[in-house]
Amino acid sequence: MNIGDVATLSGLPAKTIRYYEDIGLVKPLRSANGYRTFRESDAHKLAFLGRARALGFTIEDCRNLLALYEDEKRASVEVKGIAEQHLERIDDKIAELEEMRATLAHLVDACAGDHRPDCPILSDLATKGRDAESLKKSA
Amino acid sequence: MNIGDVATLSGLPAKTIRYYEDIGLVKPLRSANGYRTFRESDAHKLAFLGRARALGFTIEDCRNLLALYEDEKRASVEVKGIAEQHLERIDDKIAELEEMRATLAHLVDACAGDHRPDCPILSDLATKGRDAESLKKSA
DNA sequence: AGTTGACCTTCCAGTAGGTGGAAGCCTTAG
DNA sequence: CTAAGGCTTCCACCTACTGGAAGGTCAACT
Repeated sequence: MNIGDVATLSGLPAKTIRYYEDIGLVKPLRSANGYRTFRESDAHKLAFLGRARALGFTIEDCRNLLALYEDEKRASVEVKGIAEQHLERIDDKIAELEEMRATLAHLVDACAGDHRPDCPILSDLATKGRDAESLKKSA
Repeated sequence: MNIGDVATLSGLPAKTIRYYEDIGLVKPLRSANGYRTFRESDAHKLAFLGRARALGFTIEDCRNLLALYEDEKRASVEVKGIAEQHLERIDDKIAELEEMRATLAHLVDACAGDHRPDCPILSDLATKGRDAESLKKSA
């Protein structure tokens, strides 16, 4: 298979596949004309990578998951460990975004959104805890 | 004020402040010894930037917000527009993460996490919709 | 005066995970 | 024989910083 074929099969752009070769995630063969030649197993790996990436695993996670995948004697606890760590990262990220969302939604709601210059969003960005002085005033 | 002072005041690392000067967000003066000299207004801007960044606004958003902030004749609808777009981005991101989270939590839950090699997480990554063939089989 | 230590400067490189584009082969159909 | 499309490499760019090296400056202490 050429790169275009695995790209179609795996759903990954050819550019990304070349990049994955660069960083050692896949090791396709080369045919006489210099083209990359992908085996079934390469296509399989790339699909695996695509799905792991879609779940938000980092490239390093993917490298480890792939190694475990290929290791017949792996212990599932290792896989689970990686997944649990990632789950935690996701939860942290969600929490962070929820907090931003709450603040922002509140500000958007407070803003008239008309032709006038008065804007609670800008006021908030400008003055919130500007210094000890303004803190004292608002307290 | 030297860079260390505004760093303390704004809560931004000195490195970041230099970077912000590089990309034209602040324009501190220079004293005879080559040190950056920050006015009150610069410190103020940096604090503004710090808060906007903490809400997840991109640098480009920040640039625009800062411009609106300094424009006495702005219309609040412009600010609100930027904020609303950002809110939408945040919501999209949260939705994406929630979806990952759901899938991942499900997989983690299904994985024994012991010394044995059997692992639903790897199975899922390896086989989900591998190709038209396997899709047909599982359907 | 000398020295120490905390600041400050610039510049270069690297992070994650690709993406875009240029310049140039290879292959195949018409 | 030529044109289209696929493939190759290489280099640059993206976001938003961060780390580190090499070196100038300043205030305090000896």
